Amino acid sequence: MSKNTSQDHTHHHNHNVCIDSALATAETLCVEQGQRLTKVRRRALELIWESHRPLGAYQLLAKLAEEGFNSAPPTVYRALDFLINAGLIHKVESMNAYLGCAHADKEHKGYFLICDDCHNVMEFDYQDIHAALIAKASKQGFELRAETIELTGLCSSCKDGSAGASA
Amino acid sequence: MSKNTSQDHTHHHNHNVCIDSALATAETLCVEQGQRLTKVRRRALELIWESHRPLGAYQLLAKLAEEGFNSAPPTVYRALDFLINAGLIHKVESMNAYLGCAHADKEHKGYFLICDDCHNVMEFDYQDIHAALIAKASKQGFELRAETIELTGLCSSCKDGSAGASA
DNA sequence: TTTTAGTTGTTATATCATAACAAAACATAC
DNA sequence: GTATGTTTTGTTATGATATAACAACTAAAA
Repeated sequence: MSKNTSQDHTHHHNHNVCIDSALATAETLCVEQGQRLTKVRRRALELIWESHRPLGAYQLLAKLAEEGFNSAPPTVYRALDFLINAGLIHKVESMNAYLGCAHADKEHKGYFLICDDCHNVMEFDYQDIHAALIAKASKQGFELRAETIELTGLCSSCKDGSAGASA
Repeated sequence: MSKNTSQDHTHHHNHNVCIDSALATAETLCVEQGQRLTKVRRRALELIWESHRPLGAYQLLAKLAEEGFNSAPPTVYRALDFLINAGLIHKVESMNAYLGCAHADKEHKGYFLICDDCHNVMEFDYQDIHAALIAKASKQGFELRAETIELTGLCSSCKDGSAGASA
């Protein structure tokens, strides 16, 4: 279908490409780092990648349970912890939900644009802003370690009227 | 004691000034807007302002309960909702906790520096970053409405060794 | 004083997350 | 291949955060 760059998370794209590439990256990274991408972890990652909308821990748990996985909370939180530590997903703090990371292979922070209408979330590139934040922090003598940058509003698709809920 | 500008949230300042000025601003704003700063709401605001560390809803609830206020969760969440809507406090999403706003009288977003060590949080000024974010968002056709900007790390006091927990 | 809107009380429950310990699976060395 | 240690998963329980729904009360307006 349409182009599918890392910035193209619109309503109209071949989402299988996102999933496949995320899974391929995950495999590679885990092998490189001697980490085990077990069944639950792998399936959790796939389920999170089923859309560009963040998935809640208990939504994920329900999906895993349907498929016969153990359905107690620790199962899903362990999988989430693993995936976050491996850099394969991000937690969206303002939603208490989890999102596949499209740049797992690059060291980066998650900066997000969150649509209030369709709830799709896309990561955006941020080097200049990141630099400005570091400068601002250090001007106050503050040593920056982590950043939570989550912007909400209306994505272009939703602004144009097509209230949506696609991948 | 020391100076007390809006940027001076170090360990050494006369915190009563912060509280008094926050309360005075709150009174004024509520009157202007025809809002009622009732007893619980007022006391909740004072308790949140007891430090520059964000306060959890249930911590606040406990303090209110000690003082004879009703001790069911809706009490505190209602007060928090009111204070947030009035612009008198912010929610720190990454901590699920609530912080007094030192600029309630100015239309603004909350951009925070959160110390991992002493847990003090200070708001910082952001006009240039805000502008950059708007530009970045609109380049993607995204219409920005709200921003969650929460930076964690080490504040200057804690970096200098004096692990701390003052107001 | 009646009405109305806003606020608070109360009970119940939804939602998000972790502690603690037992059992199983896996990797490695022998 | 079996003993050993490590990692992962199962299980039970509980902690932490937040809201729904409806009743009672209170202040302000008509």
